[in-house]
Formats: sequence, structure tokens, C-alpha cells
Amino acid sequence: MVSSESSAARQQILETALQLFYQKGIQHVGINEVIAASGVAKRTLYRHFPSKDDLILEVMRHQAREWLTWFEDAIARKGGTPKEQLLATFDVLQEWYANPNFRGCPFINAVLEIADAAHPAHQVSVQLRESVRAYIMQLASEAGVRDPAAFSQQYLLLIGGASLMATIEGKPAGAQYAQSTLSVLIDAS
Amino acid sequence: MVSSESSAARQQILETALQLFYQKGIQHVGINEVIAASGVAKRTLYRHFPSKDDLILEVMRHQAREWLTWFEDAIARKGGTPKEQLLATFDVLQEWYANPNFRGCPFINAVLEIADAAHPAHQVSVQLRESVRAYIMQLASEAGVRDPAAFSQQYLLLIGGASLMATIEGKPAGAQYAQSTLSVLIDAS
DNA sequence: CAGGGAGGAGACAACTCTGTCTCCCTTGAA
DNA sequence: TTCAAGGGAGACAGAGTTGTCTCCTCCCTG
Repeated sequence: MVSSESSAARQQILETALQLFYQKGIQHVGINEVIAASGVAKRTLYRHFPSKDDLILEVMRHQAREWLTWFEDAIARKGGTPKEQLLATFDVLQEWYANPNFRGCPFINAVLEIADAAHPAHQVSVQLRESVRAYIMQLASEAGVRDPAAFSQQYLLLIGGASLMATIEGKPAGAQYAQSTLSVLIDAS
Repeated sequence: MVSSESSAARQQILETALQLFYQKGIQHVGINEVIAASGVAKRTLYRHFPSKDDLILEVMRHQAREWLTWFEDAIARKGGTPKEQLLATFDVLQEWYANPNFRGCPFINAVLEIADAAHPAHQVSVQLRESVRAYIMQLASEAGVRDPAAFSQQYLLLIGGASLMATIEGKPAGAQYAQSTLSVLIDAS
């Protein structure tokens, strides 16, 4: 017997929904489209996810875990001193922004697309934001930044602003502006 | 005969839709809700706005004009040197973020809520962004910043990041982090 | 081998949304 | 005074949505 958590159909639905939600926007993808694209029966989807909101929540959780792993791993692979790693975050992000499939940061998208702050997907984005902030604060401490807490908040400004610029203007250049700003912030501290 | 551009009913629809779209999100407000709230017949709305997309576009244009006027006037009222005015922009923005009716920057919201980059409302936001950038670049020139063009791009990062933080975390503190970052940027140039 | 659960296919109910259409009233200008 | 246009009220069509339900097949396990 296959555990319902790791069922092949469930994974297929999750991956397909993730792609569709990201490419077309959560609100613009119906359940019917998800089942058609994942080659699964409607009954099967509703067996694993009681409602569309449940599906959205699971997709966001899955995506948040994957994204954070990818981000931290990519930075670790760059190596270097903590200060170099801080700056390298925007090299990593620029590569992400430059990917032809990039359609904005999925977590920012989700929060603003679902206007309701009480929606569980909102909380996932807030938590991811906090995880990123904590990670950056740690790096900043190691880099000898004077006030790592304030620095990490300023970092969130830059990563948000850069993602927004990439989304709205469709160009990854925001990462460079963010990197140069970050460099000034580090040197001034 | 009343010009169709300045009809009272048209203005009423525009103002009502603006409020509803902002408070509840464009996608979550139906035509029926707009006509109910503005006390206007459906036939009347469709006489002035051929489709919901037309209504959205006109609302966004109207809102962009109003916002830019408000922003520039509020900064001008602060007075001071160009450098002081640059920093004062985030005092103005913090007041905006702290307003209990604040539900995020309506232009960022619109772009991300309407995933389609070809939607006319997207273009309104891009144009407003450019207007803000040009305005800041002018101020930066007067303040003696070394590279006003690059500086204005960094400013867009900060204003976007601060608005995002205010939206997602529901606290206006982003404006302060942005202001301190801006101060470092100015002093370093 | 028998039974139960996972899954496929799809009809269907109930709802919402946009946009059209009809009917009627009011107002202002020729 | 007449008549065109703006506006109010609301029915309605057509499309789309989520979620339920039925019926069937297959496969694993006891």
C-alpha cells in the first residue's frame, strides 16, 4: 500500500499545479486545468486535497522548502568569505531573474494575488521571508556587520525591490543595483 | 448636454470602483458590486466603460495621476534642500503605510494581481514607476549625487521594497530602513 | 481468490461573473 | 411641446468556477 503522502498521483498533481500556478497565476488556473495537465481524475485530486485552497497551501509549502534549499545551496556553492557570500546572493538572484521562465518571485506573487491576508498561503510567504532574514542576519554577523538585525531588514528591502523590478520591468538588472547598494551598506558599517 | 467624460455618474463609478478595487483587490470585485455600491444601473456603467478591462484601465490612470500629484506635493510641502527632500520621501511614504486604510501600493498590487503583462493596467504602473524615477533623478542631480541615473534605480529598489514590506508584514517600518539606506547611499556618493 | 482502495472518466449541481437587452422615467434643448 | 439621450431596475444568456457523485478498472494484500 502506498502512503497517501508520497503517492505518485499526489506528487504529479503537486508538481503540475506548481508549474501552472507560477506560469499563469494561482487565480487564473482552475482545478479542471490542473487535472487535465497532470493527467489525473478530478476525484483523485480531491482525495488528496480537500479543496483548492488546500492545494494552494501545499503547493506553496512545497515551493518554499525547495526555494530556500536552492537559495542557500547556490550561495554555499559560490564559497568565499561571509562578505563575499552576502554579495554573491545577488549573483544567484540575477541568474534566477534572467531565466526565461522567470515570472516574478512566486511568494510575492501569491501574497499580492491573494489579497486576503488571512489566507494560509500568505503565512507561508511571511515565514519564508523570516527564514531568509535569519539566514542573512547570520551571514552578516559572520561578516562583522555592525548591526546585523537592521542590516537583515535592509537586505529584505533590497531583495524585494530587486524581485519587483525584475517582475515589473522584465529585466534582471535590479540584482546589480541591489548588489551595489548592499556593498555600500556593508562598507559603511 | 453633459460631456460623457465629466458625467456625474461616470465620476461616481470611477471613484467607487477605485475604492473597491483597492480595498478588496481588482479580481475580487465584480461589476455587480461596483454598480450596487455606486448606485448606478448596469446599463449606465457599460455606456461609459465598454468592458471591465476598460474600467480597470481608467481607474488605474486616474489613480496614477492622483498618486503622483499627492507624492510630489507632499514632498514639496516638506521643503528643505534637495537632499533633505530625498530623505523626506520616506517620511511621506511612512505616513502612507501607517494609514489604517493602507492595503499595499495599488500599482504593485495591480501588476501582480493581473499576471498578464500585456494588460493595459500593467503599462500604467510601468509608466508611473518611470515618472517616479525621473522625479527622483532630478532631485538627486540637484542634491549633487554622483550618478543620478544609477541612484534613481537604487531608489526604485528601496521604494518597492519598503512598499512590499508594508504590505506583507503590515507594518510601516520598511520606510525607516529605506530611509537609512538612502542616507548611506547619498553620503557614499 | 476475494475484497478494498487507488485511480480514470466524466456528468452534474450550484454558484458567480461579464455583458446584452428590454422597459420605463426624467431632463434639457430645439 | 417634442424628442433624443442619460439613467434606473433587473431579467437573462453564456461561459466559467468549485466540488460531489456515479460507474468502471486495476492492483495489492490478506
